[in-house]
Amino acid sequence: MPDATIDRLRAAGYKITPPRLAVLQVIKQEGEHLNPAEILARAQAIHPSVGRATVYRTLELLTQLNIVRPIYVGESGPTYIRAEGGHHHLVCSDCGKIVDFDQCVAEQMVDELTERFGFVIKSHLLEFYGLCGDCQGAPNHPG
Amino acid sequence: MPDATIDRLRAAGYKITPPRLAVLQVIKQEGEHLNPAEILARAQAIHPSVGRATVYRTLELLTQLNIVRPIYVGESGPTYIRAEGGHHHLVCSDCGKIVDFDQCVAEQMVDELTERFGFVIKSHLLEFYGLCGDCQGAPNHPG
DNA sequence: CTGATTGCAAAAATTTTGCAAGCCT
DNA sequence: AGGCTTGCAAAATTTTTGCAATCAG
Repeated sequence: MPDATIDRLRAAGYKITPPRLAVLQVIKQEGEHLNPAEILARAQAIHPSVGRATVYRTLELLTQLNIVRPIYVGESGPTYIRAEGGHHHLVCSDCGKIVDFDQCVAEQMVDELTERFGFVIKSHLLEFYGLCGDCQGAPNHPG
Repeated sequence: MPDATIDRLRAAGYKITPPRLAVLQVIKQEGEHLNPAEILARAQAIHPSVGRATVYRTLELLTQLNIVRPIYVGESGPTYIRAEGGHHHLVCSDCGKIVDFDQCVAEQMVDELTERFGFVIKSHLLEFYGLCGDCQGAPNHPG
């Protein structure tokens, strides 16, 4: 999350306020997979008076501006990640473990998709689901 | 969603009940991007007495068995898709339009990731975010 | 039969909203 | 100064839970 994010907010006509800075800082630092409640708690550590509602409103704003993005990875609710660039996760369907990896072949597809669908592509999310080493051979059963 | 899904449920020791069949059928037919409320409504069209709670419980069960998967694509809540195979979406950050596409280079990565991280990979989700043709040049502003 | 599963309604958790006060520009 | 933003608390939504009745195997 470059500091340029602030300029982006300003450029879009939004005011730079302590709550917004706090939320931005939380996502910049902690980065990944935080849900609204966690973001609230950490934002309050920075600026104690921040309220729940403001976190939701800020998250919605940042999502609209394509600065963050909500995703679901088996958690019980939404989790936010930076929207910029790509995200590549390996998610264990059994224990929920998430591993990030770097190499990604998605960029190769951008030009083709742009041409074919007329989308201007800004970022992407690539997730693989399966079983991690620990969970292989240990399926879940009822009872 | 092959009919084999039912065998999978049975094999895992779960009972095959009308509510479960209804939810499975909804996801099999309608397939994509339905939220719990929509799934409930359509399941009730098949088996009128199905209750809200059962849909949630069934969705959780199917998620655990890796038959369906919740995702977030800018909607206000979770949406369910089949977990099998791959899903490839182009999502407009502005209007929320979702376009599915077929070609995907993700399969190429499976072997490498398996070797590197020890995951047995079953499926994947690849989403590109950007602006669709209609939304380009029409950014959102406050006020 | 037996215990998993269901539907209902209440409870809990999560989000959204209304509004006066406060802050950024 | 002007009006976007905020925090609070209440309202609305969405999910989860408790339990007796029911159903699949």
